Amino acid sequence: METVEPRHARRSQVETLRAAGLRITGPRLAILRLLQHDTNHPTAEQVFRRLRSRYPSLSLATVYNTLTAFARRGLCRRVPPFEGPQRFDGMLDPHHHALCTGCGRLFDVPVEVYGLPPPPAELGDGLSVHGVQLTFQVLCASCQAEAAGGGDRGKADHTVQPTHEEV
Amino acid sequence: METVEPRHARRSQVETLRAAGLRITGPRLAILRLLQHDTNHPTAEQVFRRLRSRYPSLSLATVYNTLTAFARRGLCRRVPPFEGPQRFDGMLDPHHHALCTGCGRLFDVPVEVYGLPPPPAELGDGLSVHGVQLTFQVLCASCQAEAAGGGDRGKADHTVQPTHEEV
DNA sequence: GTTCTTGCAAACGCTTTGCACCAGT
DNA sequence: ACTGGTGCAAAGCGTTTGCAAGAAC
Repeated sequence: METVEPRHARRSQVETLRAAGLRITGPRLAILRLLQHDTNHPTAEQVFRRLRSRYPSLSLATVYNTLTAFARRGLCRRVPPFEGPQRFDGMLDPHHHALCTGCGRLFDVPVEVYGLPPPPAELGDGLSVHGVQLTFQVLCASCQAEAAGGGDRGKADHTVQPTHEEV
Repeated sequence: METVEPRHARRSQVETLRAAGLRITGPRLAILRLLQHDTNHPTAEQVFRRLRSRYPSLSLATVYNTLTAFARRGLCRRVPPFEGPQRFDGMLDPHHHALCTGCGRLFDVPVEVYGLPPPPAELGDGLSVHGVQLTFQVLCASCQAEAAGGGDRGKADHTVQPTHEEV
């Protein structure tokens, strides 16, 4: 999918980097652009692979360094993995995640689909809240079909007890 | 803290293992017991270290294998880490987690403190929900004190955008 | 007796780091 | 000119795996 990017988009990326106090370099622009367009929550390796063709000199270490720098300054989020490598999310608007326990694919869930009550500022014992992460464990359509047809390969952990309760 | 364990507890552990289709062995009983008593969400390494004194022949690989077997059969939960090693939770009743982004400590949050509306069975695109994980990002009392006094060491990622929205 | 588990060591995957060179400011 | 980023290779950490000996069934 060859996305032609409007000029204003690139301009805003430059400004984003500058505002974060980061120098404007090829790798950073490329990675930032990819993160903003890729809704698949890529791993560092996937970012690397997808940029290597256009950017042959790019190194994996630079991808890691850059993603770490971005996460530290709020240009992207780390998505805590239930297993396997860390994944990165360039979508900064509030949203939840849905992880397919069959194939490992990670989906975005808009807050319109499931609204959370505002979290308390304090949880007791002096725990002050500054963020919330909600992840659904799901089975995606294709994995449901596979489970119904082929049968279980027994890879995944036992279905977790939901964290919720009908209160 | 030398917990003397009532006989019925050990008996129920044996039954738990048997019901899960696992053989009753020393390492498994010890690890299961530790998980049920430790509310600190230990890593595999911590489990290993805490059992090694009483169980000198225990190996780290066995701890990993056992924890994996437990998680697969629902005897414990894996807690997805925002960074660092995987952590394990023997508390199976529904509850949330609160991760201190300063020191990495992980706290349990009872559902009485923050109730979640029941999750939809379907999220759209054929995603069928079978679990939910909610994690608060918090600053614990001691890390708040440290931040107020000492100042930021700049270790952690930028405070994440909360996933919620006042809906 | 058969099957599963253990413990050791080695391999593995993911991520970070040290360092010399180069580019952005 | 100075500071910080890049790319490479190597090290690091956390976890899994192959295998022989032993324990549970």
